[in-house]
Amino acid sequence: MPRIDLRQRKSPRQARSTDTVETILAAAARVLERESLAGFNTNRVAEVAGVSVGSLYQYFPNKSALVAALIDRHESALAASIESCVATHQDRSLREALLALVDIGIAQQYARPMLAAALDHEEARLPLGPRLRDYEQRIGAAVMALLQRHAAELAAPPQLNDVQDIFVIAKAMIEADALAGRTPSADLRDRVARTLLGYLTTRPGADPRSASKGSGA
Amino acid sequence: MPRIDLRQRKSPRQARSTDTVETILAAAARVLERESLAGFNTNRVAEVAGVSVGSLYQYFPNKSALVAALIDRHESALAASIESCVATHQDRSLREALLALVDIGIAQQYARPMLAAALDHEEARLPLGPRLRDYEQRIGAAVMALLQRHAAELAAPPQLNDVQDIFVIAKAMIEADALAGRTPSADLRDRVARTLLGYLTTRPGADPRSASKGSGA
DNA sequence: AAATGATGCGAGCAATTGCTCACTAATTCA
DNA sequence: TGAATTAGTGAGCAATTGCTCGCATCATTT
Repeated sequence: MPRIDLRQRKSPRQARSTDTVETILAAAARVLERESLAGFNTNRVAEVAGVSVGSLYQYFPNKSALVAALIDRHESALAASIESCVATHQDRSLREALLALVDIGIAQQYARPMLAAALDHEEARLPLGPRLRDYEQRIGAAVMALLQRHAAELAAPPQLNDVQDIFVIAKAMIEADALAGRTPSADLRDRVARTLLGYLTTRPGADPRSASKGSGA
Repeated sequence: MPRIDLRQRKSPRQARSTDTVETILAAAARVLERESLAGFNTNRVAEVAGVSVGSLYQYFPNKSALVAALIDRHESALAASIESCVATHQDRSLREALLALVDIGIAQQYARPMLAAALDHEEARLPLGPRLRDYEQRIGAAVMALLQRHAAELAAPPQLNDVQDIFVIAKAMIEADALAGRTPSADLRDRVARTLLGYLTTRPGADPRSASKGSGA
């Protein structure tokens, strides 16, 4: 398995080659979401794209690079969305901002659930370059800024840990719903936001509120 | 890809064949956790097990059946642990019971993180039989019973939805930590438990608590 | 128009992988 | 003991897959 180099092999100079690259990436996404990783191979991608394998290998040094390119686009779009969202909701409440962030995640996952899940999984397995680190860092910074603006409402000063947890929790809940049923359940965003708020505003270590009316143990 | 039948091909009658099956499964687990899914093939499993491929195919009709068997064991053990835990903690507080459940998850994930993650992923992709549904149902029932015992402390009557969410949240948080660093971070269990409690005890739709003592925004 | 380079092609090689089958070895039964 | 059953073997087939390479076609520049 000589899969190491994830860089693009060469940049398209003419218009038609740009189209080719685009077509290939689109086909790669389709194959990945339809056949999952098992059926994802370069021959098939080329066939679906209506392009020869040779053309594919002119722009991508190997199969992994193809997936890496998809991940790069996906993550880049996500980072941009999140940054924009945090900026837009500067004056809104924490809850409103969180809801908006959750909506972004929902949109990304529900648009192409299988694709998103597949990319997600590959992201963990691939030796992703510094580009991805950069996206993650941008996302982390944006969310951190949001938390710091609302530090007063938080149970503890925001940590890097918190940002990661928030991300993991939201992603998992959304992905579970998206993969389970097609119809976006109406209360998903509320459930996620409620969980995140609970996480952020509950004091660590102690019972958050020991039953206002029910009998105490 | 003729992979459909996940049943065992034949049951071992003599003692030595039981050993063989055991050896094969152990090898399968090792290969799966070391080489991930990419390097997981029957020839390699047989080689690692010190057994010929032919022997392997006497007990497992195809590659998927091997993975299915591993998942079955994993899930069976988990269901048993959870049922036992819920029964043991009948008289404890909700928080204590949740912490105990989280500990079970941590133990399972941290024991062999890569293996657990790989099985997790395959579980979603494989056409798992009714056995798995049964385990899931047992787990769901146990957790539901726990929630109902503490219904008074909950923000809303426990739903099936809640059980699934709890599961997803805990699994994602633990898996993220387990895959990130080897050392089990000391506060993982508290973070997870806090999140779950927040989820369960926060009223849907409204701000959970707008800063009790700290200066208001 | 000719030259130069960019783009596209696809047969097919080398390697891998899932799995079979004809066979031998061990165990149990009569 | 010898037959019958169970267990184990491994060469190798058929299919797949990642990828290369020699060549044709198109675009741009001179």
